[in-house]
Amino acid sequence: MAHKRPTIRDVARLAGVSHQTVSRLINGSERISPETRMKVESAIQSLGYHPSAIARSMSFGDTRTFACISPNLTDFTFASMIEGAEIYAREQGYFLISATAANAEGFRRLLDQLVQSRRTDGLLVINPYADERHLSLPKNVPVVLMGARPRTQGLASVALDDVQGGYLATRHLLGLGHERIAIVSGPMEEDCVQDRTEGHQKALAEAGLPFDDSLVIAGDWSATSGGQAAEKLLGRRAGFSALFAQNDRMAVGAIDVLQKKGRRVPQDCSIVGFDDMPLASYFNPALTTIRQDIPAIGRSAVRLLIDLKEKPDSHRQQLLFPPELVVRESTLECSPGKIKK
Amino acid sequence: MAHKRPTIRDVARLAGVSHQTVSRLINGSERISPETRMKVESAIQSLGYHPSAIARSMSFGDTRTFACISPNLTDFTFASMIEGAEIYAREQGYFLISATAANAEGFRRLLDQLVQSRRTDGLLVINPYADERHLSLPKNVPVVLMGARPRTQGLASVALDDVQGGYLATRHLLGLGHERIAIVSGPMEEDCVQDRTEGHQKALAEAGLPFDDSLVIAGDWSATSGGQAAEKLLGRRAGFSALFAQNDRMAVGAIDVLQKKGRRVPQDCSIVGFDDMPLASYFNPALTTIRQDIPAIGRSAVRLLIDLKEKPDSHRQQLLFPPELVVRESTLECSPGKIKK
DNA sequence: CTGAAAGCGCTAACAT
DNA sequence: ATGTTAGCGCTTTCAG
Repeated sequence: MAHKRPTIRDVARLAGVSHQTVSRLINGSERISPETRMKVESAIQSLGYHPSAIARSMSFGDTRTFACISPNLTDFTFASMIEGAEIYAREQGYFLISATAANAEGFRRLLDQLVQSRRTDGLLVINPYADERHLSLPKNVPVVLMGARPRTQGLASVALDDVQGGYLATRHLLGLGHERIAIVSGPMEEDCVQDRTEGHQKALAEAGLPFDDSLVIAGDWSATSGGQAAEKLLGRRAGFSALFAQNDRMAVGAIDVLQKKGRRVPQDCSIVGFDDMPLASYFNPALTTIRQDIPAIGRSAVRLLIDLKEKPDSHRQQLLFPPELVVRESTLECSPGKIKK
Repeated sequence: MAHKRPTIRDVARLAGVSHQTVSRLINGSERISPETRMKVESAIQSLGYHPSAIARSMSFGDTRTFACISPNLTDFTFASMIEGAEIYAREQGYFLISATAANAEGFRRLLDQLVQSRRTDGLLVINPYADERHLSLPKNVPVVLMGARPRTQGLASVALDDVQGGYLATRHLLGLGHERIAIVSGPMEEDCVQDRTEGHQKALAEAGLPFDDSLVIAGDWSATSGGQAAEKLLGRRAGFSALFAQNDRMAVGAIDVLQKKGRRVPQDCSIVGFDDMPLASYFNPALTTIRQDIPAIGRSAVRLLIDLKEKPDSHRQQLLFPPELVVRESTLECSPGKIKK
């Protein structure tokens, strides 16, 4: 029943040519006579022959597959980046093996299994943490970081301009007359959090306003943590008329708590999110946020990776994409005197 | 600079043994003397040797990689299923190549490149469409469908019990006293849409209520389409006090339009969604919905796939997971006389 | 317990 | 334009 798969030699035998001729045909050589071509093609058809990808990899010495390691696949930002990467990669003739690594240990094991074993030709990393994982990245294989600007030099990367994103968010709030602006940040260890906060500070400084530590609380990106942060902020009675949440989920969580505590959004407190996630406009109020072209980051990362694979010694570029402010309903002009404690 | 990667023979030479001994060690054979083991292991260390995955595939005849084809990676349901599949697969020693196919043509090409080429040992398909793609599925390779119950027999699958899901949604509404229940369905061609609708009808029938065609409108799963459907429904003046949207996004879109048209939710119209997507509880009102354990579907699908790979002739199981009703704020008892046209 | 030879399916280099 | 030979890095016989 389950016959062995036909090989190039079976085809050759049936067509009455050498296996080499079949190989040439498969690889699109021009130097084949029309009649031979016909014979071979019909032999391929009748045998249902398909070239073995592993055997070709074996000969060519590459796999035309890239690995992509990320913390998870469900976070919309990650999923979107990976989707962009995958589609572009395939257009360029590459497949993507995506895997999740919850911690540094899992990350290292993946590196071994996927990269050192030469199962893949290159590596895409979505790794927001500026931790030791950077150090364990393989040096002998092309690597591109996605979604965060590495602090390390000599590492190719594609990311959003987070500094600019934070800057845009805060400047928008400033423009509306807000002066006491709270921040719900992501985990401080993450590169992009530092950048977004830096952008915020930059806007503040430009406006001649002080940066108040007591107005910033770190969340973990989840809506729940956004709510908790809002609660703490309220508890501190530091007084703020606006809040910049470093992602939309936390913004939504914060809005929820604020409203439950009797603050109207945006009348009593303006909110800016980050990401422009799906359905951001369906929340109540519709979210003002910072939009990023996430699939473009993925595409661009694969482009860089292919370039690096083909020219291993080329310069490690660090690309930054521009963010964009999307104004909806969660921000409003600051009404003086409205800053509740 | 870029030295050639060391092979098993380099290790053997350095350790002063045959390459065969090295192979045995790698593959965890017991029959190796402790001292030989030491020598080889230190040779591996000092050379930085890593076995070549492709060469092993070449010899073993399998790749320990599965393919996963889905319409996209960003839909939360898909992403979550794939994540569940990926994590479990890796626990079992398999990798996942995930790829998106927008249409039947792309699907077929992927099949060739990923499956027929033996780049992968098996195939996971998230394909909601009961179209010709089913027919083009390879027969000589293990395949498991995820997320939809195929109409075809002899095809392994893991899915939510959509009939039961639709039944639960409608019975909940019925229990609240609603008798005129509108439906915003997904595209009618999709298997799960037919099932969810069937469950709805079943609940109606049980309650002795008629099924009214004019109360059902198909969307395309997007929030926008949910809004449009609500608008049409309103336009028909068919009168309904409750609405069952076959996914949460459409529910959110419908709520938005309903509210803009002056209908209060849930006071004037109760809404049940489907999926329990992230943040479903943060909408206004918090969504009553049908929850499914999506990662479990992914895990289970991989389990089936591995079984099928190891025992190709085993029975093609079709697994169904039970849905669960999550009651939040978007549903309320029907106030008699409130059914506006 | 270890080694030598053959082969997985293909391509590259060199014939013819 | 087509055939022959060797080899990619590993595992699986089968000998010793």
